[in-house]
Amino acid sequence: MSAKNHDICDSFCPSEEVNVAELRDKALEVAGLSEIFKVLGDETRTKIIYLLAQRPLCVCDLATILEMTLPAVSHHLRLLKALRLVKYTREGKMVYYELDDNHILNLIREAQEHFAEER
Amino acid sequence: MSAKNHDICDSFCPSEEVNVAELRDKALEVAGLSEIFKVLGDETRTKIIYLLAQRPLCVCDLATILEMTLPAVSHHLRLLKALRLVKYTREGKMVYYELDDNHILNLIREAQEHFAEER
DNA sequence: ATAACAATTAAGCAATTACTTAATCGTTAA
DNA sequence: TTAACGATTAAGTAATTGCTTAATTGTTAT
Repeated sequence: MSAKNHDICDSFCPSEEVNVAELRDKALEVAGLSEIFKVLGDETRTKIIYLLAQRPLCVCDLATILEMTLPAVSHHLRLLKALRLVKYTREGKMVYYELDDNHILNLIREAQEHFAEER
Repeated sequence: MSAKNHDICDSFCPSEEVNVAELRDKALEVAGLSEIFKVLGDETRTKIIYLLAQRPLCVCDLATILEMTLPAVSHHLRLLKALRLVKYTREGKMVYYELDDNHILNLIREAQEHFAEER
C-alpha cells in the first residue's frame, strides 16, 4: 500500500487495505451534487418548487401563501432562476413563475417517499 | 374567494382563483423535508455518505481521504449520527462508521442520474 | 499506573445565508 | 406624463454554519 496515512495518524491508519486514492476518486462522483441539495435545504425554496409544480404562480401569490414579504420571495426565486429550476413570464405588472425542471420535483417526491413516514 | 391577499398586495392579488388555504396545506407536505436536503447540501457530508456506502471506514480513514482534520470530520459525523444516517462500532481505539440508511444513498443516486450529465 | 493515540468535545472565529427596509425598475391606466 | 403597483435590487443585519486549535475522553500497550 503506497499511500500510508501519515498525514493524519501518527502511526498507520488502521485500515491498511483501504485504497485512499481510489476512494478519493470515488468521492469526486458526488462532488458537484450538493449544489442541488443546497437549494432544497431551505424549506421556503422546497415549498416554492412544490407549489409551482401545482400551477404557475406570481410572486405575490407565493408571498401570500408563504406569508413572507415580496423581496424575500423574490430573493429565493432569483436563486432558483439562476439554477434554471424555474422560468417566468411577465403578464402586465405580474410575473408568473413555473417549474422549468421536472427532475427537481422528482427528487422531492423521492425524498418524500423515503422519509415521509419515518421518524 | 374568501382569502383575499390584502396582506401583500394593495388591491387584489391577480390570481383570484388561487385557493390560498389549499396551497398552504399543500406546501406543508414538504415542510420537514429540507432537513434531509440540508444534510446533503454540504459537499463533505455527501462525500462521507457516499464513501461509507462503499465500505465501513474509521474517522481517520475519512479524514485522510477527504484531506480534512479529524475534528472537522468528527463534527460532520456527529450530525449524520444524530439524524440516524450512519451508525458506528468501536474497535479498539478506532471507531468505524457505516451507512445506517439506504434511503439517503438512493436519494444521492437519484440526484446523480437527474443532474449528472446536465449543465 | 502511565504513555500513546484515535476520537470527541469545547470555544472561538470567519464566511455564508436569509431576512429586513428603502430605493428603483417596468408596466398599466388615468 | 403622471400615478399606482407588482417585482426587483441594494444595503445592512442577525443568525447559522463549518472550520480552527486546544482540551478531554476512551482504549490499548508498556
